Amino acid sequence: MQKEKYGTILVIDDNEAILTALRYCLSGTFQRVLTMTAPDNVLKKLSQEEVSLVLLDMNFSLGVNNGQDGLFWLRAIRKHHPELPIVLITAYADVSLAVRGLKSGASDFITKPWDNDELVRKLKDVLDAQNDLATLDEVEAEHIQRAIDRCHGNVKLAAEQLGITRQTLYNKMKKLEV
Amino acid sequence: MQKEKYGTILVIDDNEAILTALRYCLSGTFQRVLTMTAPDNVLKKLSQEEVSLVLLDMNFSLGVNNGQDGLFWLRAIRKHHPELPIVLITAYADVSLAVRGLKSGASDFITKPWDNDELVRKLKDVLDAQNDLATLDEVEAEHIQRAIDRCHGNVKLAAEQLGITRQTLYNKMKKLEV
DNA sequence: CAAAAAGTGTCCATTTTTTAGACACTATGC
DNA sequence: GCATAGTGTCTAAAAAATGGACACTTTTTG
Repeated sequence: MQKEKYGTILVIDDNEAILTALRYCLSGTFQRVLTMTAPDNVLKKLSQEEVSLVLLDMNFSLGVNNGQDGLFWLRAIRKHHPELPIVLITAYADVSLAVRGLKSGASDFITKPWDNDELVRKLKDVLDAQNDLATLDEVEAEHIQRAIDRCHGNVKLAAEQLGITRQTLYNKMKKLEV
Repeated sequence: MQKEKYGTILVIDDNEAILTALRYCLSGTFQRVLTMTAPDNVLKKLSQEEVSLVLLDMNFSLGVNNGQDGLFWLRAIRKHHPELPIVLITAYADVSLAVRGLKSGASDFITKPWDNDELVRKLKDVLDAQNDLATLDEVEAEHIQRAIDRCHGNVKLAAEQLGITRQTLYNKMKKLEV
């Protein structure tokens, strides 16, 4: 099952001119480019359409440009679609906003004006990066490693925090080669 | 086991004046404030000392201020101490650098000049945030959610990718209320 | 310092979960 | 319309997790 093009992208920006520019710029890379001028109905849209990536502008409330709206919708989308990658885009190169966006689960943070080639490359990177899903055992092993690391090797404490018995943790450590 | 102060912080910055300022600013919050003027021996240092947080400057190569050095050391430290939180600090409010830093696992990104109170608050947040560790069931549930989401509800495929049988996935979904 | 407390590593028997395989049924595609 | 793929549910057998126990070592602390 080879992929030729990068599925459907949903672009949300309140500026029609920007949407037009992005539609043009992205149509070469994505099978479909959906656009919305307001994020209000994005959850409905996402339940109807099969979207593989969202490009979300950060500023919608007129005159309020601190990105609160964008952060709100980012979190709302992620809550219902934790696997859907979301790339943020904003006119204001605000480090603090970028940090909060990424901490809230955004895949990347782009500033306007953007370079078309770079934008496409970054979007491709995001989709390429999310390709393989870890096995349950791998996630388990990783988390166990974390727990033991954090408990400075105290197996009993680690087991408690993991919500399993000490013996089970021994078993898993052996089986998962942690 | 109550914590009164926030353990040991290791500050790495090539500017002695900044180290002095930070030592003063952080000594009220941390039990110990260790400092280094170059990151070259940081891994040795970390194997000798029990550090709970690293504050890492991004620019060390004279005249080269793109943060490559900082990113390199960030990744080097995280590779050997995946549980150790690292906060980046830089004189250049560079969004792209912040994005790469966070993607490489930094806990936060601070720009100079900093506000002492805000710095301390952010460092505390980082340490507070990493306090409670998710149980194995929680991580499992989260990852299962991810898998099913990514497989667009195809249970059989999700189970395969998770490395478990379809029936087990049904069991877990019921038990974990996914 | 020595007693108390906490942690280790390894048993056990019992309960729970996972497994492979099967089943009738329902979408989906060619 | 026939084939393929997925669903939801069921077995019996295999595997893993559980609470409890044990002798022993390390850490804390009065």
